[in-house]
Amino acid sequence: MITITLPDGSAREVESGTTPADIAAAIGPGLAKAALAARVDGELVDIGRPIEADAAFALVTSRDEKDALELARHDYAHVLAEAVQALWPDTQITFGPATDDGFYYDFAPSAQRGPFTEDDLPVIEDKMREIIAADQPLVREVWSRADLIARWQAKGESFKAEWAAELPDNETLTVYRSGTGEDAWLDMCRGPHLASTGRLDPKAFKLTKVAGAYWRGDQNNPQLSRIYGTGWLDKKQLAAHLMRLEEAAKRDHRKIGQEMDLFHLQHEAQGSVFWHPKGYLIWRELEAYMRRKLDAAGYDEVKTPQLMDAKQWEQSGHWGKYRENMFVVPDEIPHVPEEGADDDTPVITGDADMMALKPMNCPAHILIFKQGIKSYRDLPVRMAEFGCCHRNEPHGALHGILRVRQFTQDDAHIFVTEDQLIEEVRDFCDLLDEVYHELGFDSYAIKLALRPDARYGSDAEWDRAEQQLRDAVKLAGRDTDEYGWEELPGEGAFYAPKLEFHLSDAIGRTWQVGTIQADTVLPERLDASYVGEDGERHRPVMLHRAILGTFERFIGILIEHHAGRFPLWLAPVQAVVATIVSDADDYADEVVAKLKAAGIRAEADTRNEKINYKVREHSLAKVPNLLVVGKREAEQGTIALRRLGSDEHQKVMTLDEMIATLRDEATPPDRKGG
RNA sequence: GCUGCUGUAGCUCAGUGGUAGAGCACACCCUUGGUAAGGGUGAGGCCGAGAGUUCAAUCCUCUCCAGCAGCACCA
Repeated sequence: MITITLPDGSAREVESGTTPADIAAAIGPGLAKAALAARVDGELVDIGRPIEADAAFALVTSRDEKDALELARHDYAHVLAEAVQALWPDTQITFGPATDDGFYYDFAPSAQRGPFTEDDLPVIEDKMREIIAADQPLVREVWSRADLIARWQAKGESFKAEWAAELPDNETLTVYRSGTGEDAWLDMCRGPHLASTGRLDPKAFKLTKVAGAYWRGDQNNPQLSRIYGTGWLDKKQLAAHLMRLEEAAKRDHRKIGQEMDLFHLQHEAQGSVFWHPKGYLIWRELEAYMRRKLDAAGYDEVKTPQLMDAKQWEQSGHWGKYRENMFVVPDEIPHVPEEGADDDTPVITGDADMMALKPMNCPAHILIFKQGIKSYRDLPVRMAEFGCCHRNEPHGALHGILRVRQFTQDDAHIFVTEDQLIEEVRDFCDLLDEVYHELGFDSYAIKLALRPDARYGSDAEWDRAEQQLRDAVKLAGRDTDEYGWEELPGEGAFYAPKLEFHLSDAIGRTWQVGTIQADTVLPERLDASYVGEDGERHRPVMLHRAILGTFERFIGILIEHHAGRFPLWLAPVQAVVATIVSDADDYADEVVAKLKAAGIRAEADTRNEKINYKVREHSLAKVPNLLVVGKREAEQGTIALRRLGSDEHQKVMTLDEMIATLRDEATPPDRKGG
């Protein structure tokens, strides 16, 4: 007999080998039906898995939504793989986990079959529903490594065989059998799974897309064909999820950017943004705001060259570790043939020295730091630049204005002594926190990206830098779950570990924006030094840091976060004065002039259109304030204020009242109050 | 860069092996209308680029370019 302890603290004596299903049945038939799996000493296990020793025990039902979803999604992936092999037996299976909203499975289709396409999805879905309807039992079996490898090799499953051979020795190798008899379908899987395929809701999943994905996530490995699905406990959850996707699509910054005439992209300058007047207004407001914040925090702003000689990049190390991301330009006057002449001299010979567009601002900032001799009394030096950088990103990486090849960072480098480092990082964390909150973001996560394989600097330097960043976050009190604190091995920059700040937007997606990196490598490579109290030269540590990250990405996130309905201080057009009759046109112009004089961005709409039409159009254009003027208003010197998204009826008020209201709201957050 | 899909008017999208259509937007005319689309007329397209198959290609095939979704990479 063994003792199991239930969540309420009560204990039960049961036979060794009793399964969670047995225990559920003993408690009651309702629970037996509802039980999906169990937690034994915290570990999620199959409902049919025998318990062999004393343990803390809890049944998992659909009320334990997180566990239940995880189980269901894992099962959907399993059923997907079975369906695909039923349809195309030559397809090799690899693996398929649950994701945040569903599941995927990676396949290696036969050469004849080729990768899956979207047209295959409905066919596969039908087969999946058949498997669910057949309510096949899913049974866990423990296999020996040799048997497992032999089985996969016999089936021609080379990926599975490779995987089975490489699983660690201490791992119990398990297989799940779907169905019974000779034609049962097997997959190697850690589990757990639901008791049978019939536990899945055939109406609560949907295959969503196909994509290529590398075997084991490595670009050098063969590419597999991945099928994605979304899976839920019931069809209501699925419908809600599809609704959320639609919502997200409506917020897409590319769509809103076009609708609101903020910017455009075109292939002659792919990856670089054409900012239209309205989009650039947002940029200018944001930049002015950041400049005020940095001024107040003791930063000095600089501006550095766009092009520098390759030798400089060699010395900084970018040429060695970052060159494939750089735009390289020959330092040579291009050849221009005489008009009409038969001249096949190439435009560029390529023999000249190379220059490169800067991918980062850091080397140039060190070069400024190195001008003159710095004393320890000068530190910390906080050097800021709204620096425009170019990075030669792979084409497939480009995405709207969130991932571009030309971007402007709210960059700064802080040169500190070892003693100043931790507090300086702490202060940065505080500044960043303030900025995010003022810009309307309530939550963000902090990650520590540790040393990558391709790096400069000694292990001792990396040890110290990583530990200092850890300590600083702790000092700032942000190494907690609230901030999603975690460490990411191998994700650091080639010269330094970095703290990454990931913003959560209004619909829960996250974006890396801010960063701070503690770098001893570049000061060394570029020979930056200061004279210490002892009269000797010392190396400063260089903190690379950004809060917004880049204006391009940050504005993209702002657009999606606010769905285009910016807070008034950032809204490109803050008010439109719309006339009802043309007799009010002069008055409308007068109102606009007064608004502009009060610093409010306003336009008049005196077109020959009905007021209904104007209201609709400006509402769709997300203009925050519509000031309606007709004969009445023109005579009385008032306006009728209609606020976007407000349920209140319009309010008629005098010009002065209206200006007082708007001016207050249009004040940037750092200028409000005290 | 890799896999799949897509590319027709400024935008959103129909369509056909015999060189094109809608709605919105735009221009002009009528209308001066009180809170989410008033009416009429008109202009606008090398059907992404190149090659091939064909009597004939926007449509079929191939190559390239770009966009989209992933992957890999990343602010």
